[in-house]
Amino acid sequence: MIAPGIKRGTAELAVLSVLEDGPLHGYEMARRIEEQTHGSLRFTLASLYPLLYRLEKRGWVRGVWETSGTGRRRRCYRLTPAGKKKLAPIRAEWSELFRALKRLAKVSHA
Amino acid sequence: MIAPGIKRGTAELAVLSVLEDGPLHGYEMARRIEEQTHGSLRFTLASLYPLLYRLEKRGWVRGVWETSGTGRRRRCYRLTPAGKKKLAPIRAEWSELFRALKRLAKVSHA
DNA sequence: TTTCTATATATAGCATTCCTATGTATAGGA
DNA sequence: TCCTATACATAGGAATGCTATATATAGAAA
Repeated sequence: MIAPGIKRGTAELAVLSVLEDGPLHGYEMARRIEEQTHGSLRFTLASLYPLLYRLEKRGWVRGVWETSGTGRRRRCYRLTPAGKKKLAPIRAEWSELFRALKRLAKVSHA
Repeated sequence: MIAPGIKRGTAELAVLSVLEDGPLHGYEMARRIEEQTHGSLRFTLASLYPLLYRLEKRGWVRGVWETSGTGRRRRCYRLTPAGKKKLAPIRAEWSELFRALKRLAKVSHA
């Protein structure tokens, strides 16, 4: 697990990225982020829900209430066109950070 | 310039890294971080001074007051042996973050 | 000589992001 | 019936970096 101080700011990118492959609800997002990073990146639901509300307020994601066949109520989020457009510049900024830290601090990427 | 939300947590690594090449005072650290990242990473002195106090309290750096020939007083910081030992694991954690975001969010490192 | 810029450190107060702790509620298996 | 997994929600706090402000000296320009 990566320490909280270091992973700060990654949650937004992580959420937008997992939503790129299709709509998801919060609980499942957390599961996929952990799975796809082999446990390196892990977020509590208490972090993700407020983040999703912020992203929805900005118009980058949209959530709709769903009632599954079993009767369980959950909120399904999907990327909006505006959110899709934001992903490229956000990735570019992270790339720039990686390059900067490679030069400055000799952090390897391998 | 990388947005504040994304660069969070990088200041500690940046400071320890520039100090690896020799003792420096705060003002000069800020200048070198900006220079060596070609302006991608830039910190205000109001961020760096409290960070240096924290690092000193942890025993990772040690600062001594200097009075230059011209009479200017400034605090010169150097890495302690403990600080030197911390650099490798911190770099490893950043590397792990890079790998995780490459897999999860397709952030390139080139 | 005065004024402006660069150098240099310090702190108050704030925003953002993520945390732990807690609460609610349903589904399914032991 | 109880435990675990699923699913959402919020209160309260820690950490990090920001703007704004304050102090003070050196050197160049006017």
